[in-house]
Amino acid sequence: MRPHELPEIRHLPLFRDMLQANFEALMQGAYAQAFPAALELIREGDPADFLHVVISGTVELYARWGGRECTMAVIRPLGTFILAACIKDAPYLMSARTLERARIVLIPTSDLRAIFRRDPEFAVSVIQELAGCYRAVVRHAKGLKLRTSRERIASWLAHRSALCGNVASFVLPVEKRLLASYLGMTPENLSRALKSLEADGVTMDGMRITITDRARLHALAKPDRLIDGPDPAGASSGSHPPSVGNEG
Amino acid sequence: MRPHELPEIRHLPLFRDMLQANFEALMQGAYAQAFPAALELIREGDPADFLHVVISGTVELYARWGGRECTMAVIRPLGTFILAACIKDAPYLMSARTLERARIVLIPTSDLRAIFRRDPEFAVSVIQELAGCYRAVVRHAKGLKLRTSRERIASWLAHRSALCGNVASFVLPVEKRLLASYLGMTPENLSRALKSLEADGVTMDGMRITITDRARLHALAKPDRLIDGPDPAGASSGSHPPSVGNEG
DNA sequence: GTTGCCGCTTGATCCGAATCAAGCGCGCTG
DNA sequence: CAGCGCGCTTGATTCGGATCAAGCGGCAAC
Repeated sequence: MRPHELPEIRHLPLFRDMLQANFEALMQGAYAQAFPAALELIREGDPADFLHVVISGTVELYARWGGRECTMAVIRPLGTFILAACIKDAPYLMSARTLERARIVLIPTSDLRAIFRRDPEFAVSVIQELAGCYRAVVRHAKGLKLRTSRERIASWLAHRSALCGNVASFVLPVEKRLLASYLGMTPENLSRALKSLEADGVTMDGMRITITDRARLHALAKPDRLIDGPDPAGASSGSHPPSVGNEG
Repeated sequence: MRPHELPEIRHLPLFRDMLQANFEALMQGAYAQAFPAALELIREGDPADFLHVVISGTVELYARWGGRECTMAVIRPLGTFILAACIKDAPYLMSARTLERARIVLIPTSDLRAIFRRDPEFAVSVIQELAGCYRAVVRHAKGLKLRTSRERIASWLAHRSALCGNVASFVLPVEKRLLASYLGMTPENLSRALKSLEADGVTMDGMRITITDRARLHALAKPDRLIDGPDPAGASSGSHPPSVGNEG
């Protein structure tokens, strides 16, 4: 592991409050590894061997069933994923693949489980992290059940714009087909719906989105903090801006 | 609170490992209350004041947005709900209402948060509980995104039959309109789809479901432990059989 | 017993979104 | 620079599911 990486990890909400000795013990068994783009890191159903920390690059969490596949979340630096499976010592529910070249730190689950049992501060951090992940997925499920495709797109755009500081124009952080999958629709449908949103205050040029009429967009999106977040920035959930969805 | 209730709560996975003194402290501020049917217990968006424990009766967790509404989970005795909101001291993401007369114990969140910080065993139980809830919602979301309505019904029926000990015939534990909402469809569609499942090995008479051809049902449902569960019965998640979905 | 309500079913129709099928444009590779 | 692959768009069509609208049947209140 590189010298600058350790302090970065240490600074994550998940690790920042634990005892130094325990952090060191945890990192003892951990190692960093570089992966090429489009590589499958985790296959759902496999036993949870490692907690993953994304140091650089981007990782997609997705799920498969029958022939179908869908994106569940995108993890960016510095973020962790599949904490819950590690803690329950249960099979991964989601697969993971790199979207681009990525550097990832792998922490053995056995160490993890041993240490949160004897470091109460770390246990509290794990609790906060898990509660945040839980609420993120609940939000995602609410969006899927309560909103139509157009509404999901509109509110995602509104939310994304807010994340960037209420800018009127921004560039999509991921491929459209991935965004479509995350939002629960086909690429074709996303494409059409995006164009149809011109009537609701959004224009598009390639990957660049421009909000021409925020009021009209909001009228359609009806943004709701109980779906779109965020949680009032509490003690948790990291500094990294979640770009597509972060429920790892 | 009644004399027999305290030991029952104490026996829940969430509370069974904590120190007796801390359990008593927690119960000090708690109180039980009886609610009539169809009463709104929690309105989403409100601050999380109490962790709820269902002693008897049934509680529905649901979400609202715009004019619409959908069922997210059903909690039966002895089960807890909205742990995550309590822990994050954040607004509830879901509303809750009684489906029938219910008796519920309310535990102040301030006590809860104070105690898991000083009782490591309790913290571990909270971790296990949250991880379980997280995985339950991930499963639910996977089902919504990867399966069609008919497939969701088929796999719910298969799962339900398995829960009852692989019986061929059982009675629906909830109203059909609620089941429809939980499965992400309209009552009309559930009704039609159920009838159409006759071709796939399921017949229905009122609330009674009979599986006439398990093989054919499974061919449609393609049951998957990564969606339908369960987690290999680990240290968590209680003894109570979740009937519709339990992600509280 | 009668009445009215509510949940369920059934039918007809409409709409949103998936699917199927080309074509386009950009970037990579040879 | 040419060729090709891949992601995106666009169009035509199909299909699943929602919506609208009645009618049925059980159950509770009066």
